[in-house]
Order: sequence, then structure tokens, then C-alpha cells
Amino acid sequence: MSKTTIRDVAKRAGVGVGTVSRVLNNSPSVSEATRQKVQTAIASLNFIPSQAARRLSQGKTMAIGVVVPFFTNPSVVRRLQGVVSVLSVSEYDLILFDIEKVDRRDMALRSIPQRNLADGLLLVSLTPSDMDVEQFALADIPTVLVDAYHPALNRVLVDNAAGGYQATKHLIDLGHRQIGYISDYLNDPFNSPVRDRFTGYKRALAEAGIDFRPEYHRQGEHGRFQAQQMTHDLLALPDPPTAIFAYSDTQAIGVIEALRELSLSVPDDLSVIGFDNIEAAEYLRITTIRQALFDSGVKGAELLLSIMAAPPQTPQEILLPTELVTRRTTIQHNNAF
Amino acid sequence: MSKTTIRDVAKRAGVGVGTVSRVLNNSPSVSEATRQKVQTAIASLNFIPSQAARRLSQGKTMAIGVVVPFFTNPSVVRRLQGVVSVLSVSEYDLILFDIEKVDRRDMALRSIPQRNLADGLLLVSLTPSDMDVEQFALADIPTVLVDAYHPALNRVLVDNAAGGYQATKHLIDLGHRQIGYISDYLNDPFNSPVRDRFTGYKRALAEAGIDFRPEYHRQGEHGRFQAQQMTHDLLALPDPPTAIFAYSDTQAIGVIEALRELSLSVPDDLSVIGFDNIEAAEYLRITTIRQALFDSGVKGAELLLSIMAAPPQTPQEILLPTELVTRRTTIQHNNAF
DNA sequence: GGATCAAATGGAACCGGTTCCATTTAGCGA
DNA sequence: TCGCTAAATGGAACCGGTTCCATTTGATCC
Repeated sequence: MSKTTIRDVAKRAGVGVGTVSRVLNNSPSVSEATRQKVQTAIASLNFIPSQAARRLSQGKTMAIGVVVPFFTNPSVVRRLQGVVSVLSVSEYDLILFDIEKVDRRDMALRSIPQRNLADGLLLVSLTPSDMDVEQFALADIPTVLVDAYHPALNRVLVDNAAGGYQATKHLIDLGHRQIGYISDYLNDPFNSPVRDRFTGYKRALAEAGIDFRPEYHRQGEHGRFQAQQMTHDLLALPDPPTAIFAYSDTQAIGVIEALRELSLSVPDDLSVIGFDNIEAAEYLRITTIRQALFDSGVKGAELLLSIMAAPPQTPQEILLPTELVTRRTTIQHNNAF
Repeated sequence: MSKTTIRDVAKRAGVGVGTVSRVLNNSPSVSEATRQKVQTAIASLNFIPSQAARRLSQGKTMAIGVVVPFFTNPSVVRRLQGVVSVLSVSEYDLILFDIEKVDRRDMALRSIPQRNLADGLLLVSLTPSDMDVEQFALADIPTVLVDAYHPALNRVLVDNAAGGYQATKHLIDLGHRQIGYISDYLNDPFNSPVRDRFTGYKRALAEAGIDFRPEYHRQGEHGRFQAQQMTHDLLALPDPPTAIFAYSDTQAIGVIEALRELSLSVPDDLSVIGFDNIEAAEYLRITTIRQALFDSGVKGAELLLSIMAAPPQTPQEILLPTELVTRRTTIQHNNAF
């Protein structure tokens, strides 16, 4: 029942509303004696200033909207944790939006800036369309992309092409020449990393003089079970790969489970490399490409805060490196020398 | 630059502000012709109603505050995913608060209802103090606890004592009589599950006529590495346990890593059982106690929404069951029969 | 002692919606 | 055609803060 207002406080303290407001905002131009009187009145009335009223009169929301797709995806969660670690110690509240369905994407992305309930927007692993970007500009809302790209927007990126190259190169260096790639759908317009890693994969193959074999590339919905199925498909090939590069660690886990089903040994029968270095990859000793997931969230949040403080002329870009982490799922291939 | 207001729209459409407001809120008492005029004006001015103003005049925030401790804890994340799955399709926004430090707990819990920026509050794995609860009542803010208990508040609970009993009973049934328990600090006032599971552990021992041996119980900060260390301590005992019950799967992973360091085999040399059934437990084939993590979040969010719609007279309680999931880290103990 | 100026304070106007009451308009029956 | 009621509409007041301008207070200096 916090219906006490600033005017009640003013009356109780025997001062004007402006003075109470000044006390609330630590304005220096209030005498110590008055400040005390007001503080006493606030305490005795159990007064709680209305955030809504403050927001309306100041024209600021003191909130940041964070939009994530598939909140169940572990790498998205890890990035979000980085975002949260920064925002939870900032003066901004974090409003979380989860977009599970593609058809909700457009609606959500359009409605968030419109309702202007946030002073800034952070999109994680989500590529906005040109129309969305236009909306952001119209609403004049500072926006940062994490793990997604748009030329007009500030972004924190991971060098996915380099990562795809590193992964494939690692397998090639181990003597593998038949290397499968299991990934999400390449033609998803909102998922550019899947294409970038594929580019790196093909470049590594080309450099090593290995022809790209389309039948070695399988694509499907992202997920452990789908990857498991695709692995079975790959291994049913007349000339199956000796190593598999999985687009994500989650998918690498699916690959490994498929092999377990077939009583095949990893890495002796087949080498597997993942991507992301999520926690489970460490537990399962999966060789993978580490990308700074948590850090990308941190950097994204920091970038957003700095942009909100001082808007840059041109979109900023932060590029994070990838790194090979060698564990137990990849091994030298015993070529028929 | 969304400085167009409802008055601009009214002028443009040649109607009163009240009528525009009615159109915005789909009031039935507007003629179709007028509605069209207003819609046209809204579209041509690119008008965006201010959420802040609406909130102030309506006295509702249309937001729900969700507070989690240690957002990096996988079981907390899983619960949160359940919460998000419900709220993201509701008409409420989700404001996320993460409390990493204990000293921020009090401040956060007190300030959230105070700033009344949420119509409802959901605390995950976080026990509020009596003083906090008083604040909630004072602010008249509907509150639900998930995985935490307070007599005056609505809650969604897991039967931790039963789970602790099940875990210990399972080990006893396998022939183990020297059973260690690795846990968080028992005296943490805000962590009641740790005590409940301990109670179940002791009850199972007592029923089997096994004396509780204090040296078999180790407690420390929650975490994989801490559990790893405690395992080393336990195994350095003159008469070490043959099985270990870990308070959480995360800690069970630490136990297993310690054993790997000692070149001991799980489960042949030592049986290990965890708690929670997080995803990694499945990958690592860890025997554990399943609790409905995701579902607890779903139930909590649903309960909160229903309470906000119709406040119950007495605090509601939902109790979720636990279930033994047998995998590869526990095995029959070869007793000296 | 009086003039000057800075500090402290009061309070109306404002932020942009919603709501409710007063007023106008339309529809219908006699 | 008049009267009555219901539907549609206009707009002031309000939500509870902030801000800015006008005013009061008090100290300083000549």
C-alpha cells in the first residue's frame, strides 16, 4: 500500500515538493537541516518513490532490453551470463526477451523499441533484418549485436571463419583427408556463423589440396539428436569420413553418442571436433574450438553502456579470437602409408 | 524521435484525446468511422504510445521481477528456463536480477519491491529473510518462491529430504556401508535444500542401522573444484568411504575428476551419485536424483500469474517429486562376505 | 546599515498516457 | 414532430515524479 507520494512527504516535512525531490536525487543545493527533516519524514511515512513516475518525467527507462533466441542453447546461456555479470552491477535493469519461434522474432524485434521500455538493446546470436534496424534507428535506441552482424549496428563478433579453418586444419594436420561437417541449415538468413565456419572448413580443405565432397556435409535443425542422426547417415556412406567437424559442441555430443551406439571408439575409429567449448565439452574431453562465450556477453554489455553514454559516429566492431583446445576426441589418423 | 503524443494524434485525426486512448485500448465504444480516422493518424504520424506514461496512469508495471542467485549454476539456469518459457508468452515483461554476492542479497531484495517496478516477484533458489517478507507484504507485491521456503509465501518445492534418502538408500541397497556426503555449507541460512538432503542421508543410514560418521561428511563452498578437493580429503582417510553422495551433479563431476586424478575407476573403486540430473549428468552417465528443474520454473511462473489474477487466502505450496536415475557411476559393492 | 549576490526553497507546469463526467449526437417510438 | 435513451465523444483532472523560474533567506562587503 505504497500510496504515499512526494507531496505527502513534503507536507509532513513542512517543505515544498521540489525540495523533497532534490533530497531524493542528492542535489547539493539542500541545506543539511532540511535534508534531515525530509529524510525523517520519508522514513516515518515509509515513502517509496514511484519508478514509473520518475521514468515518465525523466524520459528514461533505466532499463536495457536483452533479446536471446533459444534460451535453452548452452552457448547462448553462457553469453547471457556475461551480459548479466555486467548489467547486474550497473544502474540499469535487465529486461529479458526469449524468442523461441521464428515467427515471434519479427514481432518481438519490432515491438520492443516501439514500446520504448528500454534505453538500450542487446541482441544475442540474433541477426535483425534491415527493417528491424530501421525501426531501431527510428526509435533512436542504441543497439549492440553479440554474435551477429549487421553493417549499420555495433557488434561483438567471433571470427567464425578462422575457427572453422582451425578446426579443419587440426584434423588435416592429424592426417585426416576425409572430413565430415555436421551443421545447422546453411541457408538460415539469421544464422551467419554457420556459413562462416563452413567457409573456414572449405578453405582449409582447399589449402591442403583436398576436394570438398558435398556428401560429407550434412545439415539440419540444431540439436544433439539431429546430429546423432546425421552421423549415422555419414557413416552409412560407402566411403565414410575418418573425422567429423561438428558445428557446435552440442552437436559433437550427438556425434559421440551415435558412435557409442555403433560401438565405435572415439578417437580411435573416428576423430571428432566441436566448436564453442561449452562446459560439457570439458567434462567429456572433447577437442573443440574455444570462443570467448562469456566474454562476448561482457564485451557486448560494456559496449552498449559506453554507446549509451556517448554515441559513436560509426558502428563499432569488436572481434574476438578463437583457439584450438586439444582434448581426447581427436587423434592421428593411421593412414595407409 | 518518438515525441509524437496522443494529443498530436488527436489533433491530426480531429478527435479528442480520450477517443484516441479508447482506440489504443480497443474500447468498444468508438464508432468504426472514428476508429479508422484515428488509426490513419497514428500510422501517418508513426505514433508510439509511451509505456512509461501508461504505467504511471494505470498504476501497473506489466512486469515480473525474477531474482536468481549465482546465475552460473546450471540447475538455477534450468529453472530459469522454465520460468522464461512461461513468461515469454505472457503479457508480462521479465526483469532479471542476479545476486552473486551475499551482501547484495539484502539490498536487492529490499529495493526491488520498493521501487515497485514489478507487479509480481519470483525468487529462485533464494530464501528471503522475515524482514524481506515484511517488505513484500508492505509493498503488497505477490511473491512466489521456487526451490526455497518461507511459511508466509507461496512456493514450489522439491522434496529434498526424500531425494537425499533415495540417493543414500540406493547406495545402501548396493551393499555400501561407508558412504560419504559432500555438500555445501550446512549452516547457510539461505540454503535449506542442503540441510534437507542431509536429513534424508542420515535417515537412510539410521534405517539401515549404519552409524553416521561425521568424518564422512565434508562441506564447503559449492563448486566443482571444491568438491574435487573434498574428495581427496575423504579418500585420504584411514578407512575411506566406498561410495560418495554429492549434493549436486556439479559436485559429483568434481568427485569423478578427483578419482580420475588418482587413477581410480568409477564405479569399480568408488560409487558416486549426484543430485539434480542436469544435462551434463546425462552425458557423463552419472547416477543421480532427478528433480524437475525446468518444471519447477514453469510451475512457479504459472503459480505467480494465477496469484496475481486472484490472490489466495493462504500461501500455496506445490511439492514436486524426486526420482532415482540409475546410470553408470554406481555399482554393487563387493563386500567381504 | 544598506546594497549585493549566492544559496536555499516553494510550487506551477510538465511528462504522456487513462479515466470519468459532461455534452453532443443518433436512433427510435408514440 | 417531439421526447427519451443509449451511444459516441471531448476534455479536464489525475497518476507521481522532475524541472525551472520566482522568491525568500542569509551572509558578505563597503
